[in-house]
Amino acid sequence: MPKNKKFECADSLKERILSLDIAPGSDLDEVALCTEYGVSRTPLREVLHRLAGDGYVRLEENRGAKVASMDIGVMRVFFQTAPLIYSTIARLAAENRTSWQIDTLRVTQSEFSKAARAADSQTSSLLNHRFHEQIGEMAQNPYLFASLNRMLIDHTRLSQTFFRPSSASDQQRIDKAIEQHEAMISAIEARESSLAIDLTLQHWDLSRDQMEKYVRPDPLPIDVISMKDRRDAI
Amino acid sequence: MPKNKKFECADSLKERILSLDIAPGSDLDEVALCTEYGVSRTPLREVLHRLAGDGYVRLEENRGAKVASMDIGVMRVFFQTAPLIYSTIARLAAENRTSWQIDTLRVTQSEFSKAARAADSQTSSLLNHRFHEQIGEMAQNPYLFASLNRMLIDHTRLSQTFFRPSSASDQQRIDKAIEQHEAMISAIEARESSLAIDLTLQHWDLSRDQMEKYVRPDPLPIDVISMKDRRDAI
DNA sequence: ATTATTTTTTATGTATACATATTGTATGGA
DNA sequence: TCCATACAATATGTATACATAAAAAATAAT
Repeated sequence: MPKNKKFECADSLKERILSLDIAPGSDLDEVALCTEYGVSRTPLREVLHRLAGDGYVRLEENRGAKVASMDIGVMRVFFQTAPLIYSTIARLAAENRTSWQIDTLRVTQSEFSKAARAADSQTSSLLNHRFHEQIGEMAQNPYLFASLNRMLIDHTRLSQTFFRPSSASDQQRIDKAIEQHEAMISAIEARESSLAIDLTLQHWDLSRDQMEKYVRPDPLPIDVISMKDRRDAI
Repeated sequence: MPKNKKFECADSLKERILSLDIAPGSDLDEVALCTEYGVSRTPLREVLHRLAGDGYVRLEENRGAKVASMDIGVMRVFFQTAPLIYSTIARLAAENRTSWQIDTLRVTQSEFSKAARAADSQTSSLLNHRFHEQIGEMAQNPYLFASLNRMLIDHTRLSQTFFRPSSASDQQRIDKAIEQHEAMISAIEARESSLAIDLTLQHWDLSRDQMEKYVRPDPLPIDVISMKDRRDAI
């Protein structure tokens, strides 16, 4: 039981990075994290080295660990690469999934839809992450799984706004995502590769549109006339 | 200078894993490695955790680090996935390479061809690894780069026999690989994506044929008659 | 006032000692 | 002989102390 402190620490750090609780590029203070998680620096540093290998953080010589950044250059590559990885993973998942994995995925989806409908954006986002990670496991392909996991790190961080509905259309979008997940499960279970790919790409389109709005939001209103009116009114 | 002991250790371990000097699946004794590299267990364990994240080793709770295995199930996936990753990387490399990276690649290729012609199989293999890793860096795609690196771990281990010529045709094969590398550099430099992809796939075919021979070698001769003769002769 | 240099502080890197878990061996019983 | 249990040996996991490098602060010099 006390062994799990280390894994707990690693999992917590991952979650905090994925949910932008710790900002991209920010420093990780070893002693602060140690006191927080109740472990000494030795195991904590081992966790950080592991997370570095997994792409969550970057280690710099003599200046500690920093959360993986999300610069604009990588973003471009992200949008370019995601369809390839996601669709390939979807196809392989449909081909290789076991029935036990389908059950596990359904459990995750159930928790996900509950959190998403309750507008619990943090939980929704992490469960969405787990959902796609589990599809990745179904693909049984360690090479592409490595790509997928790195994509999901950035995807989950970029889609933080996705599950935070601020309008009726936002809620509609979330409901659509839930439905797409259900359809994906069915397609994978039925081993219908091409359907799974189609659904995956539709799911990606939905997510991408929302992310693009986040990255490039509507410009602030420049309503010169009304501003003038307002000034005159004062 | 003394700082580098840790990196030296990490690099050495990677090389020994890639060259099958440490067998897939075998245990890594921490104290043995510590005395060998002249570091204490703390930094060594940090290295092992990093290598675990990079896919070189697998860590098991309370039973240390083991070199990543190469079971038959993964092999199938390896042959299935390699063309996709390699060709995609080649295309992106042709699109995104800098002239400085071309120069670096030429240096590697020069060292590689020298070692390969000298039948220095260990060095050839590692320089071949670096050659393809550098093409991966040119692609400027961290997501696919993660896949590529994991592919290269297994590819380098599987192609150990490639650079160990035991016949004239073997030497011919090595010469062909060297020529293909040169052609790939030219194609990438000229930003000719489709040519780079073609050459990459040809290079893959050459390598694959050799690997398949290694994985599934010619069966041992069952020469019943001669064995009978021999027994009669005694 | 500003810059350069020294001192102080803080944080990271490493070694060692101790705690805990696993593995191997030996002893006792059936 | 076989199996189970207990004990010893070995290896892994963690905490702490010390060493070293970066960052910050203070002092000196122009």
